Amino acid sequence: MGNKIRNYSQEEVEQVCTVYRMLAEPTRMKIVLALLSGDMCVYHLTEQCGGTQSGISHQLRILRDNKIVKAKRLGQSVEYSLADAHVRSIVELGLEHLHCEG
Amino acid sequence: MGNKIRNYSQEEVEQVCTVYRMLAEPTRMKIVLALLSGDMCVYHLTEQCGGTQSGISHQLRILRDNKIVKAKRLGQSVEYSLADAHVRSIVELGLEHLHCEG
DNA sequence: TGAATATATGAATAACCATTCATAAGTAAG
DNA sequence: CTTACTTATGAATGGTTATTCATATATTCA
Repeated sequence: MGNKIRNYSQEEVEQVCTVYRMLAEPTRMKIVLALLSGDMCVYHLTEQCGGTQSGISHQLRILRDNKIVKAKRLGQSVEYSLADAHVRSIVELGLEHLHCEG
Repeated sequence: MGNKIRNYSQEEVEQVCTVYRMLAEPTRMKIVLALLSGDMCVYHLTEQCGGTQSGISHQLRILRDNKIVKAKRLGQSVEYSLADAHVRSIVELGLEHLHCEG
């Protein structure tokens, strides 16, 4: 009946935490939520999310380093998109959690 | 074709972030992972997760305050459990994300 | 080349927070 | 009541990090 205890290595735990940490800050979450609707360049992300261009850019770098978003240069601008379907499902599940409570 | 942009209020964004922030720290994640296998008292959680009893207890309080876990006193000990099915699915999805990469 | 636009980055600061230590509080048994 | 056991908490501290400012880099166009 009772589930067996599965032991996760310190590394596994930290990897999972990293994904969640990326989504745990409002600025980064806003960026990811915006990208949920479609790819977007930094300029429009800044408009959509508020805050300074520098701040958005710093957070985009962190999201990129952690494989949450991808970047692609298009002329003067750089278009960002969600890295993969996992990120999308994780965020969408978080949003569902929200809807069930409020 | 393109999805419409859905605007989330500052409050909604922070609510979603809060759930993820709870799972973004290794100690709390270990606690939640342990509870995924079944309810457990503080003493056993401390054994299972490592660290000090005080540290575990502090984090349990934060998890309780944010409705991630529930507490129930049983004699001298207090048994903790995951608050609801949403938490369970969110963590499980994070674990899937892990398995697809490593 | 020079100007305009878009993005990235380094440094500094301030706020947040996990952890530890010491101790209190709750419960059970003798 | 006293002891043992379990859990909770307050204060202090050290580490992490988001944000801002100033500036650099990259691209396009005239």
